Amino acid sequence: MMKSYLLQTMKELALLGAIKNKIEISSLELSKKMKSSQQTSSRYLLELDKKGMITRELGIKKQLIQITSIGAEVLKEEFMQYQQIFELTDKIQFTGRIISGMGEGRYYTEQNGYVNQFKEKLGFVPYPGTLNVEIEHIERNKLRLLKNHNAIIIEEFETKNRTFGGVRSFHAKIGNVEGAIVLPLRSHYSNILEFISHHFLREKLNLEDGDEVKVVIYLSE
Amino acid sequence: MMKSYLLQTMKELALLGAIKNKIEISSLELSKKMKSSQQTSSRYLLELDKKGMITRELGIKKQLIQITSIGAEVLKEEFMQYQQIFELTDKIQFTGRIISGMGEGRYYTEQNGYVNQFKEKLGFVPYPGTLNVEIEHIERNKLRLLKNHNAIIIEEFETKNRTFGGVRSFHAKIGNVEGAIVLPLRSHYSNILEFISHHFLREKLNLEDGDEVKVVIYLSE
DNA sequence: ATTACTAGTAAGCGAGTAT
DNA sequence: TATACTCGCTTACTAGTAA
Repeated sequence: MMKSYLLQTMKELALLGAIKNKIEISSLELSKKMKSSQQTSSRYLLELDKKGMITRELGIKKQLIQITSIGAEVLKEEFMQYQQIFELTDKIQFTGRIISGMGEGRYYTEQNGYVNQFKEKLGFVPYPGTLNVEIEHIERNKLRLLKNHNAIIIEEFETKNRTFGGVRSFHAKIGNVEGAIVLPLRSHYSNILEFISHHFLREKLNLEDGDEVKVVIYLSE
Repeated sequence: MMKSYLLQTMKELALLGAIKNKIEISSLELSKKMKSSQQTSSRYLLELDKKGMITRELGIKKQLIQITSIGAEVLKEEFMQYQQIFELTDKIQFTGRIISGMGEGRYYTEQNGYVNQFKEKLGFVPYPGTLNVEIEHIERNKLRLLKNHNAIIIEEFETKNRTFGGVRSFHAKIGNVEGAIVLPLRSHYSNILEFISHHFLREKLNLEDGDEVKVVIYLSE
């Protein structure tokens, strides 16, 4: 993993155009940008060079520095994380593992009261059953983000026997398969995402219990 | 200035949604994200709290953390720098100081051969004279970025007395005043930007020699 | 001017552990 | 379970200076 001060150093170099061009910069000049000493900047550059993040041409006077494609990749990765924070707030990604439910998913997804609404509001008829994804504990925090967004509401309905509660729903994707996650209105936060799809996912994606999957949830319709 | 490891920590918190919500995270969980020890993460959180970057609610179990507006501002600033690197490559910003030229700017900007082209290609008739901005030495590196972009070419022309050389030109802005910078085709890199505008800038912006100005150069037309 | 080594000091780290 | 303290160890820092 990249040391944070080296990342900052590369960022400064990139701001001066070092991704596309060789830039001419002395360790003293860099140190002023970084608010450190000349020696420290010199050390940073040596470290970056050693890691293959930059190339250097040491002339008799100053050095010419350019960020390598490896270095640029690292910066790009960082940029994408900031985009995730400030721009791409229309989707949230979760990492989790497949687990078996208790079979009640199938019972619910076969109720006509739900099926008709899924078809109308989500655009597909679900394969019977839900695919349950247990998300990492720490990612439960991201679930809060879902609470603040307008979900696709599946209304409650009644049969002659009982009442089926309302469900909040979001379009979502596992692997490349489109579907939706369903969050029962009357329930507390859970660390399990219930995913429904027109397809039989365990077969289509060859999934078994314990497999790691990424779930992308779309917040805008 | 923000320590780089604290910035990284805030970024991780932000990725979990800590800008908009309180997130529930233990120092051990954070340490796994940061690839450090529980003790180090605990220390980071204490530092961030002390600096007013985050708020914490310590319950009997885990702590609830939210990034303050000050913290969010710091992250936003960082994001903008990455945008500068990867996205906003259609403009470049320079910082420099006003200096006096040798008066020859006036001579050139009054030549009809130039004036007509400025009017046609840049869209304004320049006030006689150029405003010279000496850029920080380190920023000369950014000038290289100009070289790779298509400039607005002001063609060379002849009068009965002499030949006037071609000029590369870019739309630009100082303060809020639109104008252009002109780069003589036959010259080496210089640390002086020559800015022309329809307005008399020294008066309009109340500029004197030595004043610091920001010049934004637009690379796309 | 530079870069970068050495050496002494300061800051950061994590194991152990108190609370 | 948590958080966060102490403390010994390691890493990072900068002044001085060689090349």
